[in-house]
Amino acid sequence: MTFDPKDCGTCPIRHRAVCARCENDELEQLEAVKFYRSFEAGQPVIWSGDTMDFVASVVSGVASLSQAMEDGRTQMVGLLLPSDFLGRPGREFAAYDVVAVSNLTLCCFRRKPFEKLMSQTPHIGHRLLEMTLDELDSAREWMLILGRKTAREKIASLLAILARREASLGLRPQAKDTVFELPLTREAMADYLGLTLETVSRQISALKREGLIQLEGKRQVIIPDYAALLAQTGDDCDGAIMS
Amino acid sequence: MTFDPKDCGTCPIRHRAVCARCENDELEQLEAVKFYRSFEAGQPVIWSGDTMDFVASVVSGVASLSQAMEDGRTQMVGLLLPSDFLGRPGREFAAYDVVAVSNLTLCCFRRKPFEKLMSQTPHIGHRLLEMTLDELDSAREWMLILGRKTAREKIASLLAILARREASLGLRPQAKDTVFELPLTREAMADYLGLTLETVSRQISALKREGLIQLEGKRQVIIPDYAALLAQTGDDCDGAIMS
DNA sequence: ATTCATGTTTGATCTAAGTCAAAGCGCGTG
DNA sequence: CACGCGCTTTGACTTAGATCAAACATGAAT
Repeated sequence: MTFDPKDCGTCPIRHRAVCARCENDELEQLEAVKFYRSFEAGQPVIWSGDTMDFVASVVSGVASLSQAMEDGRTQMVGLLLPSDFLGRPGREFAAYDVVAVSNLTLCCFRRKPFEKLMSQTPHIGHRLLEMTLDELDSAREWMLILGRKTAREKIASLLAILARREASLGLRPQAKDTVFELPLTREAMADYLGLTLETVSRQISALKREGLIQLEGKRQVIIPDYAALLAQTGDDCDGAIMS
Repeated sequence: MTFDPKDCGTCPIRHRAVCARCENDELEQLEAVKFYRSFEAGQPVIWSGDTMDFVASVVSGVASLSQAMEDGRTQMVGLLLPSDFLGRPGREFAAYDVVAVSNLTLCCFRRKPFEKLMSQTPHIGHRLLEMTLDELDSAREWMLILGRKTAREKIASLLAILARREASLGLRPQAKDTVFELPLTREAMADYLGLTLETVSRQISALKREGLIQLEGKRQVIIPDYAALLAQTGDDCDGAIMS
C-alpha cells in the first residue's frame, strides 16, 4: 500500500471520471480521501461478503471479479483493466471475489466521502453511469460468448478482446503483428470462458499450430493477422462491443 | 400505441426513477415527452442497429433483449419485467434485438428531451445508475449460470428467478405452492440459458416427474416447495442476486 | 369436424468438451 | 545443480447436452 501524489497523473478516476470537468475544490475533496494500494499477482483484493469501505479505480495491472459456487466451480464475471472502476457506491459488502491477476495498483477512495462527493457533483455520477452502462454491454457480450460460442470461438474472442484493450490503449489493432502480454493463467482464462483449463490449453495449441497466434515465452502473444483471428470469433465482423 | 394519462399511476419511470423526489415542473416536462406503446406477444419492438429515439420503462408484460450471431445462434442477454428500463441515454442505435415476449406495454420518452431532463435533474441520473448497477449484478449472475451450471441447475435457476420476480412482486415466495405464469416459450428459455429447446423440455419434464414443479396447462407453473427447487439451482442458499 | 400452424415432448444417435492421469517445462531456492 | 513447485501440455476415455427425427398437443381458421 503506497501513497504517492505523483501517481495522480495516472489515476483514472481523476482523469476519466472526475477531472474532465472538475473544479479545483472538488479535486481537493477527492485528494483528501484518496489512497493507493498495490497487490502482487495472485493476491486477493477482497472476498465476496467482506465489508468494503472503499471504491477504486485500476491504475495499472489487471484484476478479476469472480463468483464461486460452494463446490468450487468458479465463473469470472469481470476483468478490470486500467481505468476500470471497482466497487459500488452505496454497497457495504463486496458482491464478488476480487483477485489481482497481475501486479496491481488501485487508486482508492473511502466510500462514504466518495458518495457524498458524488451526490454533490452530478458529473461524477454521470461518468459513473456511462462506465456502468459500458460494463453492462461488456457483460452482455460475455453472455453471448458463454452461452453460445464454441471453445475455439471463446478463446479467439478473449484474445481479440485482450488485444484490443491491452495492446493498443486506443489504437485499433488492425495492423499486422499485434503483440501483447497475456496476463491470465490458463485457469483464469478457463474461469472467464466457462471452460476447463485443459480445453483452453488444447485450443491455444490448435490456434498456434494453425499459425493464427504465436507465443513468445508463455505470456507474450503475437497475432500475425488480427482479421484472421477475428474470423475465428464467430462474430459478424469487428464484432465485440467490449468496452 | 395508446395514450392514456390514467396509466401514469403505473408508469415506473415516474414512480421509481423520477417521482420519488420530483418537483412538479419536472413532472410536467416528462409528461410532455411521454407516450405509450403496446406490443403483442412475439412482436419485435426494435432490431439491433435500428435508430432508437426513445427510452422506455416496462409498464406491463415481458420483453427480451437478445444478441444473434449471423448463423442464427441467439443468446438472450436481458429479460425486462415491469419497472425495468429499456434503452440507453446517449445511444442513438439499438444494441440488441428487443422482442415482446408476452403482451407488452412500454412507457416511452423521447430520447433527446429525456437526456436534457436528466442533465438538469441529478436524481434521475442517480436512479438510473442504481438500476443499471442492479442490471449489471443480474447480468453477472447470469454469467455464472451460463458458464458453470448444468442444464438442470440452469432451469431451476430460471424458474426460481421468475418465481421471485413474477409471482410475488415484493413478497418472497418461501410459502408453499407458489404459482406463476411462465411467459417464455421453450425456445426463449433455451435462448436465455444457452441450451437447446429439446434440453429445456427434457429438464422440465424431469423436474415435473420428480414433483419439484407442476404444470397447469402449458403456462401456469406451480412450485409446491420453493426451497426444494432452490436446492436444485446449485446456489448456496437463497442465492441469486437477480434484481 | 377437419386442417393447419405453432409449440412441445420424446427417442436414438453423435460429438464437443469434460475428466482423469501422466509427463513436461521453466524458474526460483537451498 | 538438482530439487520442488506452479503452471502447462498432451493423451485416453467418458459424458452431458446437441442434433436429427418423429410424433403429439392445442387452439385458431375454414
